[in-house]
Amino acid sequence: MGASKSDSFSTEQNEMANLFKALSHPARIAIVDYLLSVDTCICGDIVNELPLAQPTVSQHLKELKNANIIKGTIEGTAICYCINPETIDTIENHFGMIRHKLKNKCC
Amino acid sequence: MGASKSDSFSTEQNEMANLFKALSHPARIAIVDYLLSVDTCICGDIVNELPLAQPTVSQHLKELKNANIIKGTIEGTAICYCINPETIDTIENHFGMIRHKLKNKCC
DNA sequence: TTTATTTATTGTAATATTGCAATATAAAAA
DNA sequence: TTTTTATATTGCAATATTACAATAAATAAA
Repeated sequence: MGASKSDSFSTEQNEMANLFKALSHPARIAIVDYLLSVDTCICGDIVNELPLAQPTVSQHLKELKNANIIKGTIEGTAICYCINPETIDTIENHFGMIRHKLKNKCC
Repeated sequence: MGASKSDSFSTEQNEMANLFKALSHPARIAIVDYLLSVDTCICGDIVNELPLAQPTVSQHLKELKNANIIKGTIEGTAICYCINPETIDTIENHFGMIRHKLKNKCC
C-alpha cells in the first residue's frame, strides 16, 4: 500500500482534495501570486520569475492547468497564462459552506 | 533532488502551501466534512466514520492538527475534535485577496 | 491491580512528488 | 531552409506521502 484510497471517498471530496493538492506547493502558489500581480495575462515570462529550472516550471504549470486553476492560450511561440476565476469561485464556495456550517457550532 | 525547494519561496507562500497540503487528501477533507456535519465537537468517533485503519486516521488527524485546521482536547480516554475557525479565516482571506486582485484583470 | 478502551508511535512496503539534464516539438525570424 | 526562441516530454535520482500491522502509552472501569 501507499497509494491514496480515493475510491473510498466521494467524488466531491476527491475533487476538493485535488484542487488543494494543486495549490500545495510553494512554487505553484508563487505562480498564482505572479499571475495576480500584473494587470494582464502573462505571455511567456514565468520561467524567469521562478528560482526553478524550465522543465520544473513547465511541470508545475501543467498541474495548475490540469486542476483548472489557470488557463493557457498559445500566442505564437509563447503561451499566455491567466487565473481561471471559475475555479477560484469553486474553492471560495467551499469555504463559504464551511463558514455557514461553523456558525451553528459551539466551538 | 526531489525535495521541495521551500527556501526559495517566501514564508507566506510556504505557509499557504502547507495549509493546502493539509487539505490535499480526500480522507482529510472527509474528516473536516464530518466535523462540520454535527452540531458539537466530536469525541472519539472519527475512526469508525472513515474507511481507513486506526493508525492511518490518527496520522491524518495529526496532519490536520499540525496545520491548525482542527483542535483536539483530551476528554478522558477520548479526544474531542473541532474545526479551528481562525485557520478557516486565514484561507478565506487568501481567496478574498485573490478575488480582489482578479477584479482588476482583463480575463 | 487487572482489564478494557482509546489514541499515538514505530517500522516498513508501496506509491507519488519534486527537480533537472537531455531531448523533443513547434512556431517565428533570418 | 536554417536558426532562434519558447514550451513540453522523457528518464531518472532523491525525497515525501500513504497505509497498516504491531506495539506502546494513557486513562477509565472492574
